[in-house]
Amino acid sequence: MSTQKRPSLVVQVREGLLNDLVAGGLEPGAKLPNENELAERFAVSRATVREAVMSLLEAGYVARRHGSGTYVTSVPRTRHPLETTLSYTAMIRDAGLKPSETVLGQAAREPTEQERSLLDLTAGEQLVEVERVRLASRRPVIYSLDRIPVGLLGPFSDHALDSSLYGILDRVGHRVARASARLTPAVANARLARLLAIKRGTPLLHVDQVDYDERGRSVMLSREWHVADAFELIVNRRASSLE
Amino acid sequence: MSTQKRPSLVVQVREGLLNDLVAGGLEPGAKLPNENELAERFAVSRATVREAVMSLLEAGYVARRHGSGTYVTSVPRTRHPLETTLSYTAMIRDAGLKPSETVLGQAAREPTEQERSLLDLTAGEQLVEVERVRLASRRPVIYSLDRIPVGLLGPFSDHALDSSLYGILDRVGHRVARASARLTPAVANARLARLLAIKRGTPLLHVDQVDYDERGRSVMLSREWHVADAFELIVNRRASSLE
DNA sequence: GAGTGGTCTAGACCACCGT
DNA sequence: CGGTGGTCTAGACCACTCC
Repeated sequence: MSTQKRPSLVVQVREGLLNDLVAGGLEPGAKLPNENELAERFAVSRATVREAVMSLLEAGYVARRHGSGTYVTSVPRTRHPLETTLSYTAMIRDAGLKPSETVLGQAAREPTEQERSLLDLTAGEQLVEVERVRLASRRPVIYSLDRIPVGLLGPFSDHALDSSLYGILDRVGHRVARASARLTPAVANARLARLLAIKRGTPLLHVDQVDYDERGRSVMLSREWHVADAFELIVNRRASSLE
Repeated sequence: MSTQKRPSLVVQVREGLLNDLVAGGLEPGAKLPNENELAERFAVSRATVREAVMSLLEAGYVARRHGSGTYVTSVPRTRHPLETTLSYTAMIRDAGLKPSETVLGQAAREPTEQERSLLDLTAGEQLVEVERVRLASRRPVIYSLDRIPVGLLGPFSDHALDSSLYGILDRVGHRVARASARLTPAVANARLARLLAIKRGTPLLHVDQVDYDERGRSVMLSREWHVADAFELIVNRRASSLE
């Protein structure tokens, strides 16, 4: 029995336009039909067309020129850029590799002062720390340390956290919706070198991250060390719209 | 004589709401008035309110809960995150430091095959390469190599490119609107160590970037090496909306 | 069931581009 | 000048949350 929800008109129009771009072979620089024509073609209002085009605009597929038209850009698309993708599984799969992971350890402990503050922990509340290595086609690519407040895990708090942490957080009503990541370079020390099967001194990308659920509440802290050449970390940047 | 354009109603509403959040002392978790009330208060339509709230949503200031309300999040804001900021000058200033730069060299040369392809260069077209060191309060923090097609520079093609390259591109009608950056870790070799006044082997963050103008045309290639602890590189990540 | 945000419409008028 | 995207409205109805 299918519980499919009808996709919104905006989504339908976007998919239709995307199909034109990809399958329809619209070359970079090509001009899209104007908004009224698109509205007519998809049998929706112009506002709906505009919202669909707006999402293509944000994703970099098209560029609008006031008074002139909407054009296909030549920007190469990244399927899973860092700013709109939380899942490394998706990124690894993108690179044509097979994602997997190994849990190295899991333990409850007292938070540090910083962790208590970042996770809004009440006095005495502990957190669960999970230590993992992510692999891409058997090759170690990320070493990570994740910390989640015990109180958030509910029935999972004494389970082995050996499946997707995002999946578990989702199931306990704290689906991760956004995250703030701080990027710094690092080099592998002896331990990281061993865990990631690389040489000591190999450059690594360190990601220090706070994850927030849909309510804007911090639910997980992560520290990750990425091997450089396994899969690409791409950030699509844009000029600020807020100033 | 002032040529100020009236900010759009959407911007006015957003500024008004932002003011409530910051000056008005709305605590994290606080509930905003509903959309009809806001529409009335700002004397605009609900659609306009929604668009204003949407931009706050994207910036992480508030979270919407269908059927419940719109709430202030506790997400700490980064003023200039990587994904919405192209200017390192702004980031350095954010960190309370004084940005400056030194041009080390500038020369026209033939592009490599890859550069020709990325910049859509016609046969025989040269590019100008600018080698710079950016400083934060006199301390070297970024070494960069930027390449721009000679043909784009127009009257500036034989000038010294010693001011903001983005500013120059803007003046010749190719304002940079977006960029795609690839992040990798690196370590300082002898040359980078000397230029950045650090030790050999110091971890660096390498950014390999293509800049696009508003028409979606690639206008500049950059390779940058960032010293880790000078200012923070923050990426605000979110769950993908496109799948 | 009352209240909230989510979707969508039809139409108006404005601002900018290009010929 | 005609054609395009940019802004904005007033209102309708739907979907979800929470009491």
